[in-house]
Amino acid sequence: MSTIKDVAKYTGLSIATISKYINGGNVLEENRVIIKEAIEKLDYRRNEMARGLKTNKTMTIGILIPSLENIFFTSIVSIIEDHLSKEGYGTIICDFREDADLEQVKLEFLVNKNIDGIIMVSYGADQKYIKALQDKQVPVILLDRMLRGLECDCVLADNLNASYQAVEALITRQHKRIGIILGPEETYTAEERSRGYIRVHEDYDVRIDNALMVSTDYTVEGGYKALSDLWNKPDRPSAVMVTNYEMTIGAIMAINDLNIRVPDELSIIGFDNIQMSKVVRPPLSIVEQPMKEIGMTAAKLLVKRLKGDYDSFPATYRLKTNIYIKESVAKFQG
Amino acid sequence: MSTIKDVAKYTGLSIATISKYINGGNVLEENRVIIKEAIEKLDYRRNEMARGLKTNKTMTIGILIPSLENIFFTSIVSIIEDHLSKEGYGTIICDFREDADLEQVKLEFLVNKNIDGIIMVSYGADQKYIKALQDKQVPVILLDRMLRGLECDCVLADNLNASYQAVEALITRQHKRIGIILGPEETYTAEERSRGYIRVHEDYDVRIDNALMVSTDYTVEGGYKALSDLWNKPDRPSAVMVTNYEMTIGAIMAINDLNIRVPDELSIIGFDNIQMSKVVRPPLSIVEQPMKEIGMTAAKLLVKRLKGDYDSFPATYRLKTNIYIKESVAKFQG
DNA sequence: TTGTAAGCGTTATCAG
DNA sequence: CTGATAACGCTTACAA
Repeated sequence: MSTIKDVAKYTGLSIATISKYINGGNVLEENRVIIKEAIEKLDYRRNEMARGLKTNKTMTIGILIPSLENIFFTSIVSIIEDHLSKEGYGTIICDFREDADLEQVKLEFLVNKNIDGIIMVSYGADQKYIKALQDKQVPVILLDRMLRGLECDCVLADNLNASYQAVEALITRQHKRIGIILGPEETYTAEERSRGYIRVHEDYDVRIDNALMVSTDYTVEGGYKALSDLWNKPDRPSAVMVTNYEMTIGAIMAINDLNIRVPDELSIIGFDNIQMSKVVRPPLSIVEQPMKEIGMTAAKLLVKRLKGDYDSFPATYRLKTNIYIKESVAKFQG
Repeated sequence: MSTIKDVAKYTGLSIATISKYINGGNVLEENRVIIKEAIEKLDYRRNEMARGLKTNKTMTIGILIPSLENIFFTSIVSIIEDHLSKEGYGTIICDFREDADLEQVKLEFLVNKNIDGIIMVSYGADQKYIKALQDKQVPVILLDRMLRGLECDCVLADNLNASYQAVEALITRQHKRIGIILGPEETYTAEERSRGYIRVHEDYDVRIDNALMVSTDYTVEGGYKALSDLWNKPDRPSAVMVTNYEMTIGAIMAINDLNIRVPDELSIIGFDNIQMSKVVRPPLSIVEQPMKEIGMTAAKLLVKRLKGDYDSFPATYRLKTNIYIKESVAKFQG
């Protein structure tokens, strides 16, 4: 691999001129031609490390998500990666296996890689750390959940109205006892989805039975157990909404194992994977988060910040979800 | 952020000594203590770019896969990422959206990032490019599929025996007309899986009807159409095996839409996602590739190569698959 | 064991 | 518009 020096030698020009050409400075048309030819002939490529050392930029963005096996996050990451690479940025993607301690470790790992910016889903409480990044002018975009008491750009779904609409669809079909399977209580998303559930009950003046709101972790196993528990209550619900994809899978497994007839015995609305709705029978009703839009918004916002545009900081984008009601939901037959 | 120079100043030692300490050289115990304290106090972190410029190492590995939305690949990547980060390597993950042209683009992108090594799934024909990398002493590990005529380390599943065993399970249950839904003909994995299908037919002396071997692309839509086509043949199969996850999803959707009764009318064996087997009814039989093992093997092999150990190059690891026969498969009722 | 000094390939300043 | 030159922070002979 050749260097600027080689190109300079080959063309008879100076290193400085070549550098200028590369960075889009003013160079005589005559010389432009020669340089271009030399660069191609010598297969010159800029050494990103030397450049980074000088400019203090790595052209690398960190992406930190809870799990690489979660299609919700990887779909978003896929969009982000695509957009950023078009802008010339590389992405270092890390997952922290849903482990808040590991989150901290990986975050430091990324910071040590001198990333120019970061897009992350945060579980943990390393607010000082994030603040330190911001102070160093490293833009941080929070994904999927906000962090209480931290001024930070954030892109997420409108979780509250997502569960509001889903539960509303159930209520307008005469369901009075509606179960909801939520994520961990301290989680931002779980809290929001829970608030939507409560609010729509209030708006329609339907009494809430707290026993029907069950919190578990956002896992397949959690969903399985939660649905089983709901079903085994003496006064079981006639409909249930599940608030993430993994738990939806678990809930369906439980429904299969318990031989629950959907929607006759139980109406169900799942989350996030529209494909799933056609794989199971009857077709599953789904709340879908706008992953493409979330990814695109986050990527664009980050690039904006990277360019130094801190207009309306901190910005929060709360994107609307879609809901698809299929045959897994039926009118309540008193 | 402080530099070695700062630490040197603070401790009264020289830059070289500090560097030696950092890189595990011999330093007086007395000085070790002072340096350690200074590093902590000043929050010194090594500048990876300066180091890279000098050593010509970035401590960064490129990972190139067809899609970040494909759980088969992301599961493997997750394992790789975890292992490599423990070894101090960062990973730049790119997907090429199943587009051979984009594959080339992203590959160049990664190379321009001066990666120390690469783990990739290749669709395209950029053999010269890969060869060029190898010549530059940048180790390349091929994942999931080999490239004909290229000497390269490779980690993949034993595709041939995977389909052999699956089809064998069908044949021993008296099925004579067995459909197989394959990926694109020119694909390495599709070819291998096709060979397994043929070989087991030969071994059991069952006649092959070429019309039952359908090639499509590895997509949900492809799987949907392929199963529909098989079903609509005048002489339809009594069993079918699907050779990747996406097509399995599509096939199940088709089965639902066509109201095919499984396993009475059609036995089916799917691929890759063991979870799926419990989500659909009846429980789906599955061939499962050892993703964790594939990821771990690839990561370890890469690290070995990075350390300069080119023992038994090029190495091919062909890992065994598992098969789970569930109620979606029944004995053929003539 | 420790220090000195020469680069690694770029960018950026300043003079020509 | 072009060129000489000084950094950027680190590693690494080589010398002390």
